[in-house]
Amino acid sequence: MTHSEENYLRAIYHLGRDGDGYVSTNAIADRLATKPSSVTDMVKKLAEKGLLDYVRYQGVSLTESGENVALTLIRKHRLWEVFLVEKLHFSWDEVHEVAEQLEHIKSEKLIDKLDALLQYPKYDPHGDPIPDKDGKFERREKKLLSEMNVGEAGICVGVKDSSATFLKFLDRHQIALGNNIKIMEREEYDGSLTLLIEGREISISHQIASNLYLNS
Amino acid sequence: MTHSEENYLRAIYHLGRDGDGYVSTNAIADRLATKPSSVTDMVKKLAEKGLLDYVRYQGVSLTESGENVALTLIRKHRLWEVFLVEKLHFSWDEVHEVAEQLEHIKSEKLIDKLDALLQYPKYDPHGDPIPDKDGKFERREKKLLSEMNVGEAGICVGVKDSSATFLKFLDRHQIALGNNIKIMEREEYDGSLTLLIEGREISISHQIASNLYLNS
DNA sequence: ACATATTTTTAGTTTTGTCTAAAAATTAAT
DNA sequence: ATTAATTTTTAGACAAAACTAAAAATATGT
Ligand SMILES: [Mn+2]
Ligand SMILES: [Mn+2]
Ligand SMILES: [Mn+2]
Ligand SMILES: [Mn+2]
Repeated sequence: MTHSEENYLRAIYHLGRDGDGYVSTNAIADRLATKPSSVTDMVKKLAEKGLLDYVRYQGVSLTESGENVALTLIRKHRLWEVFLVEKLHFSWDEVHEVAEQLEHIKSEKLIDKLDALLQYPKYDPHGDPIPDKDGKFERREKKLLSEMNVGEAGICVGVKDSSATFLKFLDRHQIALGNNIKIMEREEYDGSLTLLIEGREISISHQIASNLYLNS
Repeated sequence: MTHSEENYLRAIYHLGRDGDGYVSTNAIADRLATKPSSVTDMVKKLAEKGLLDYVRYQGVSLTESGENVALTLIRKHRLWEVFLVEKLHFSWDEVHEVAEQLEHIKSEKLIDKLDALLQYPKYDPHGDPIPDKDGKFERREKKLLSEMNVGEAGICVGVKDSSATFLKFLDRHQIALGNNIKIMEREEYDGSLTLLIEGREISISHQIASNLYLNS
């Protein structure tokens, strides 16, 4: 399994999550910043290896073994992100890039030991669940802040957009996972919200609210 | 800098250490388990990039910038080996293989933080020195056990052969870095030695003795 | 339904790193 | 000093992963 093959499988897994299962060539190309023609080539190879089902002009969907590879990669990625934050004191906006490299290291023992060192974390620094050795993970109940009503409250458990820009914005405004958030007001004109976060009152745009998850 | 380029530079650095500086095509090919023709190609490319000097039919030697790349790679390799042993409780015979992968991760911050987490170690699990950020490292005085005289003693500070087979042999015979070793007898017939290691008396072959370093 | 637009695939290159087989240079032996 | 052996380089090929440009299939709009 090459780095590139692994990256394709991970991309397809993520794209399949919020679609009907079949993923298009163009969607994969966009996600991986490559050309559709390159995707066609790679997808043929992965189908050949039994990692995905491919129907010409239609799209691909992971087989069970393809999904296993993807989940293992995601497990490694997220464990490394936890390591970088917890043990090396990286900030949550810096870890993704490095984890993209570390996730490809091949050593089952390494991951098991890392998991133990970190005391078997269930979530990564962005609130995303970490699959266990069998690819199983908690599918935590959560909803977008933008879809909640005035008066409701909850704990911030994840971000939808985990780009460095957005994460740094949250840092600047002292919004972090684990914070208690209550919706005080909704401005009908632009959908912006006034929140009470850990005692502080703060106003955020609809854009921000639609990228924050609270538990439910 | 690709993984492959880095591996060539590291190999050339190590081969240059115990030679006169110029390293032959065949020696590199042996070390990297490739063919001489492949080495010629790669060596031309590295010369092009100013990382080594190459004279046809003669050999190569690293330039200063090539040596810097090699030393950075060695620094990363050895720091990861310390991490694997100290933090993840790998045994010293298991770390090399994984470190060969980890050494290629590109992130200066990662290495600095790792260095700090490990409290700036000066030696790796096999007793080899770890270069600092500027490529400087302590060149510790040491000598092969096989070249010492009866009656002399010292502390075991390194191994010459760091193959898993040899390291496991040392484990089985409870010989470890830091042990106090005194030479009690030398058998003239085969050069084997009787040692006093941390109170225990043990006999080892010449082969073993010529792969153990004591301080001096 | 038919023309147009979009998506996807094919065909043909490129780059990187490897290989084999053969030629050239260097080194060793008689 | 030739000849023979070894080392090193060249020439040509291949697999992986990407690209561009053009063709084919599918989807859309009137
Ligand atoms: Mn990530
Ligand atoms: Mn994450
Ligand atoms: Mn090593
Ligand atoms: Mn080592």
